[in-house]
Amino acid sequence: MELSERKKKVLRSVVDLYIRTAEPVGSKAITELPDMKYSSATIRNEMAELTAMGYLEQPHTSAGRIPSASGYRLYVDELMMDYRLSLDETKSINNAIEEKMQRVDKMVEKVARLVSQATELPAISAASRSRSLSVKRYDLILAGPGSVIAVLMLSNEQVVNKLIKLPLDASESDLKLLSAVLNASMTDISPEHITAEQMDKVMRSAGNAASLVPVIVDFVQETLRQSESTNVAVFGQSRLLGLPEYRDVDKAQRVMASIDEDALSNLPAVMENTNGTRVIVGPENVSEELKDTSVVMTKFDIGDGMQGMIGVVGPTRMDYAKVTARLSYFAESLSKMFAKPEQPQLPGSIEPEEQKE
Amino acid sequence: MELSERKKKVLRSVVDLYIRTAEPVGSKAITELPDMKYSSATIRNEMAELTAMGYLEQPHTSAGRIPSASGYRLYVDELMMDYRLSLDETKSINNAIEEKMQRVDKMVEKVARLVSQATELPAISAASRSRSLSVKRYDLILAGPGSVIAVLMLSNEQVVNKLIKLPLDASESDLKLLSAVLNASMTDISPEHITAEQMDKVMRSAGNAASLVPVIVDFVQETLRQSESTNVAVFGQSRLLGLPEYRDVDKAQRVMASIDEDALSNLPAVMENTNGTRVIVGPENVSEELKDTSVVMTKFDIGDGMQGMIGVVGPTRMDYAKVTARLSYFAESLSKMFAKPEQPQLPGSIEPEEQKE
DNA sequence: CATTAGCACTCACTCTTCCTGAGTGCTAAG
DNA sequence: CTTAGCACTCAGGAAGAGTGAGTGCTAATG
Repeated sequence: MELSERKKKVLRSVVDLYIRTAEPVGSKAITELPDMKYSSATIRNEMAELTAMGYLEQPHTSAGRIPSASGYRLYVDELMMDYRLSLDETKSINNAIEEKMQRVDKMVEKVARLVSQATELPAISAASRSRSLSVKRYDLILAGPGSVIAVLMLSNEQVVNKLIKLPLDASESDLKLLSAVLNASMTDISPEHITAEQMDKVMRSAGNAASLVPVIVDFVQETLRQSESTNVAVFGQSRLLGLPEYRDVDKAQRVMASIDEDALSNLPAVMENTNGTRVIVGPENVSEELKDTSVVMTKFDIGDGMQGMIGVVGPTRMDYAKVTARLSYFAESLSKMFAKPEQPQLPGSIEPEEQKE
Repeated sequence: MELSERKKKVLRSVVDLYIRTAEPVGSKAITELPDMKYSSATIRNEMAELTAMGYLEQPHTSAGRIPSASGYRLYVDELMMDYRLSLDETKSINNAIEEKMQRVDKMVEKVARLVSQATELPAISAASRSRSLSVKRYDLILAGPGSVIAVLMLSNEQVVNKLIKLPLDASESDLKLLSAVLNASMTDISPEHITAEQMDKVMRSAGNAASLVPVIVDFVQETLRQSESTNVAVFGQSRLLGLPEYRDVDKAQRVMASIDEDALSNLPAVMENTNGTRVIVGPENVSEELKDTSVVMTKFDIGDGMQGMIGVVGPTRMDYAKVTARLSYFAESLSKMFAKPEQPQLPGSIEPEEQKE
């Protein structure tokens, strides 16, 4: 059933007020809103109907109303006013990103921190690879007696390396041979598919440097597995405690513990099926502990098949408009930053000016 | 003034009981302890004196006593019974470490998590380099047209790399020349001391690949700066909320925020001047927010001039004996793990069995 | 017929008061 | 020096009363 305009307006007002005050909203409070030309009695009637329809709830008979889960849902989906980020806000987000993102590997933590600061809520940030990787190119460097540096370029242009120390006496040319063999037969396959025979073959062709092969294969598998695994960081949990709904320490603890344990492992999975910014209102959460806690999250591209996620955890009564706006802006800015051409690994360290000469 | 044996015993009992119960300890409770052959009146007299001496405090006239800061200090320094880790405990710590430490770069986070689990308190973990680094060796790999991989071996045997993409047409031999020049003139110096003249000289000798030089120098500086910076992780903050002293949400929030912000930047500094396991009792903390929160921390060696720190934050009434014991054991095990020969970078991935052939 | 004023009713919260009991300090006896 | 005994203190819980924000319903109004 479609709601009348007036009901929508009342519902929106209730949610807005409740978000601000964290107190049940009475009919009088609504009347006092600018742009509300009805008496408290009328509002009471409307509120009674909205309650019957399941959009509002009454903590007890003589209290005001608070939004129910479906009330929030409706609010988020249809009623919420667009929150326009002020210039200041966009600026400070951009500055923060510019300033702090020198290195990608610490990105996750830093983003968590920044998002938490921007939303004044605990933030979760994660990065993971979505498509599978393979090795594109092998190089071996003789770094000293018994010391070899293996350098792998992955299919996403990321480069990783490992120092291998073995009691072996391989020469430069041995290594050249081995890397040629590796490049010929071990590229572009996913590491699980490396068979014993293949390894045998490579080892036979490798001559003096054969003992390196298992170490390298190990390293490859480890690396690919690692970069497929998701990296998660949480920051700003203490902000929860500033909110009235978490004065109940037990609740706060459950939620925080849940963020620590649960979210770290589950959220990335949820992320898979998500696109754009998504709001999970209280009881829509799978996890029992989060039933009265909402989550807003959004994805962004890191480039090279990697995806990032930022999310915020807060009370069902959170300022969805503001939070989603800031989060989306964050995600957008990050995506843009990573899309900057020619900076596959260490954005910020190759500047155009340096290409002089 | 030296305390009588009996006073020491009473003080120890008060601290022990208070640690267990979080309630002010009355004379009767002490009498009921095994091995306590005095009446409550005697104990009361002793407690009155200990209070006068400043080792105990009375929250109000008709309550039992709680240890004062100097009481804790004395306890930690002299009275505390050695806590013997059970075999189970050492085992589970070792298992945890074995299992989870495949990669050093994620070590900090994982350690924080493990320590938090082992102590049931929020844990902080940090790693930083204590002595300064330089580059020991440069290698340049031609990875395609306009694509060069720079591989640096640092003085601590760590290897880092960077993919550089520039519109340049350098040949293998150009790169060989450049790396020779770099190895000849840019090794073993700290990166701040690279002068403009030096760079000029290198660039002049570098021929076609000259445009790479500034990028590489930049990368070097960035890398060395980065690995000097400290990496910190916090885990398990929610555990604080389980403790009765943090039922006061405001206090909990202040402490947690302080851990987030403050500790992250300050603790590494404190670490510098520390050796072994150190206990900071409540008011000894510099930070105002932590005045009634204790910190136990200890350092360990990661090898190659790197140092790690693990610390635990908890109420002044924490089980110092147990916590210090577990923390020390952790630190010891980690030190040992990193001291394993021949595994400078990725412990766990080179196993002796792989050295067959 | 939608809106509003008015009124009786409900009920969470706060404040006050009272009571209980754990714990104390002191004194006097062992 | 140690201990039994006693009067005293005081935090914390329980019970009760008062307050006021908010409700639903009814009847009057434009």
